[in-house]
Amino acid sequence: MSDNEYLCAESETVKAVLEKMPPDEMLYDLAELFKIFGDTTRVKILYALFESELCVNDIATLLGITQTAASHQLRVLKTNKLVKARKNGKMIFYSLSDDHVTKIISQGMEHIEE
Amino acid sequence: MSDNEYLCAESETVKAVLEKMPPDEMLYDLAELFKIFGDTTRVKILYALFESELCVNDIATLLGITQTAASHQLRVLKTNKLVKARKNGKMIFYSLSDDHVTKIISQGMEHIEE
DNA sequence: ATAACATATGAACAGATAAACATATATGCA
DNA sequence: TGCATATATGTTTATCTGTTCATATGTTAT
Repeated sequence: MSDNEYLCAESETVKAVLEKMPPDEMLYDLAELFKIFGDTTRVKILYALFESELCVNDIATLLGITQTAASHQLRVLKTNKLVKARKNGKMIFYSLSDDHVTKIISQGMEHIEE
Repeated sequence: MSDNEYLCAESETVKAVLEKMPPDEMLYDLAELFKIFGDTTRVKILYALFESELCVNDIATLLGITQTAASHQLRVLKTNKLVKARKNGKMIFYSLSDDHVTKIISQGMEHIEE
């Protein structure tokens, strides 16, 4: 049939799947996105922001972490456009940047609750 | 008003958010779930399985990784109930265990495509 | 029984990463 | 201007994680 180097399955299937695979770069970006949700601190922050915008210190207090830790994670979230920041005097209020975040987390929750 | 240790925001807000937060364990599990999607190899495997069930060697070939690497990641996916395995002689065919996987990935993709 | 194939497992190594600590920037107030 | 507050940044460290290599298990055919 063909000159496969292995024999375990039909090359037709492999070929068909290969054609439908999105480009590597897209899959890489997708993994990077999920990686951001893959940390307890960040998930907690996002979940907290479901309810209302919050300043850094509130987030830190809420989660029982240091201000530094909160700031570092907020930076990650902001860099990846999952949260946006609003400045008000000394304080910076963070909020979810769009409802995709909510949807993704909700979908994940559904999978957990079983 | 109250005896906050910090002064940047109203404790009312923090209190309200705190009450609506899911238990820590649930948020931990949620992060653990997303962590699994947060790896290029695993995302590729899952995406490949969108199309059809595949044996280990096919997956390895498809992604251009070693059989060992594929096996290790499939173990992670199986342990976390994201894929299931079907044995057929020498071969083991893996497939998605439920459509939550598809939904979660699709939701992620939507966020990427912007 | 033995050889070839398909997959799994265990250990070791390298790269990634989250938290902690110290410090810097910036804003508001006396 | 000087001081306290709010947040950010840089660096180091400890931990985690994915891959590789070597090897083991299990299956089929001759």
